[in-house]
Amino acid sequence: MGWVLHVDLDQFIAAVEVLRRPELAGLPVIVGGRGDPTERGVVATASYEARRFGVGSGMPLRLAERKLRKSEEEAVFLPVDKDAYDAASAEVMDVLRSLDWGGVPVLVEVLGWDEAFVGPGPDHGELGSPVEFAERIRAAVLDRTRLTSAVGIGNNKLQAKLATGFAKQRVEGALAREAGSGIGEESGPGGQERGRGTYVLTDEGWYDEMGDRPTSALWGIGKKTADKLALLGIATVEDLARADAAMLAERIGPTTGPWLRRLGRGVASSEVDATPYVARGHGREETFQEDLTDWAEVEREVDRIARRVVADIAAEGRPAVRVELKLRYRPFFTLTRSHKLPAPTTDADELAAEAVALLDRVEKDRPVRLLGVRLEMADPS
DNA sequence: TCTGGGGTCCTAGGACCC
DNA sequence: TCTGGGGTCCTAGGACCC
Repeated sequence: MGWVLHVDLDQFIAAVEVLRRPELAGLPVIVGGRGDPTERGVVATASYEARRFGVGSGMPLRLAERKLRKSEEEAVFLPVDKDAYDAASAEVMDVLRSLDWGGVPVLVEVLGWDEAFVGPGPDHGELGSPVEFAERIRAAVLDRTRLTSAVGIGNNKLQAKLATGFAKQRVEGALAREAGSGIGEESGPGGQERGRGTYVLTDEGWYDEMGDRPTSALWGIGKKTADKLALLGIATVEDLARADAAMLAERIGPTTGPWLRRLGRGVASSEVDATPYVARGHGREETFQEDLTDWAEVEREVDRIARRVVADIAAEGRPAVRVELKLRYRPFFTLTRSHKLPAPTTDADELAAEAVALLDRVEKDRPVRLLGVRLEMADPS
């Protein structure tokens, strides 16, 4: 049976901010939007200190500000700095790629800024304990980037990913208990004690660990799908595992139904795909601080956003093959319109005109909250 | 307190063709 | 005349994830 590990940095965005501004350590730090809690925007990451006041990701900045007003300490709101996180993330991934397991370099599949799957490279020798290797990963990342992490271990990617979540829960639970009892209050998040930030979830332990949990505990099942499954009498992971395959295919879909059943059984790929990420497309969207009511302004904004996206794809040297416009009306009704181009192009005037032309296919007499433009690119040759 | 931004993949209906 | 079946492309929307 093979092994896959999943590495996930602790509080990645907040941690990067604290590293370059050490005076923020120990303060409630909230990163989101432009860093102005009076603006429209949501929390990207909240430090542990901020979470204590009930602030979490996805929460409107205005609400976070209200909650933290009760805090004794000065809360710090910071803007999202994508370039800084890109750079820190690249460092972490380089550390992971530099590791050997069983005598050969590991394979690393990057999932986002702060996560990756790590698996044994081809033709490896004796692997030894995956728990030992997980500790080596965490030590190397901490040593070379000063960032703490959790590592999940499984027989496949699904199990490893879920295991990381359990590792984090255990660390956070321990920290909360210590804070409550006054022990180790200064140790901060991500205590790197051996074993604490590592968790193992395998085929063998699958049903003991997961069987009674709701289906939404699975990676890939959100609220909507969980509700849909509940209507079919499927509440837990074990229910899902036992469900009739043909019924799931018929009620959920020919691809998604069987996939959900595999999730319930803890079955997933263990193949770590280290091929570099190639984007399908790029887009930008913007929520306006005040809804737009002047249609000429809407057209100007679409033109402006489109040109920024053209610059983004030009940086990759790949032409656009499809233009998509996204529009959100007040109060929160969202729609999209898209158009496949007659021929791939990188021409900014042409692409901006295509995006603006898509506005002809929507209602013009309603206040606009958000505009977005997305360009799908040709496959790289 | 009204609800970000950047992505991916799947589904489903209609057009169109044979 | 009241009418098939399959395949593929295009478009819009839904769901999920970080």
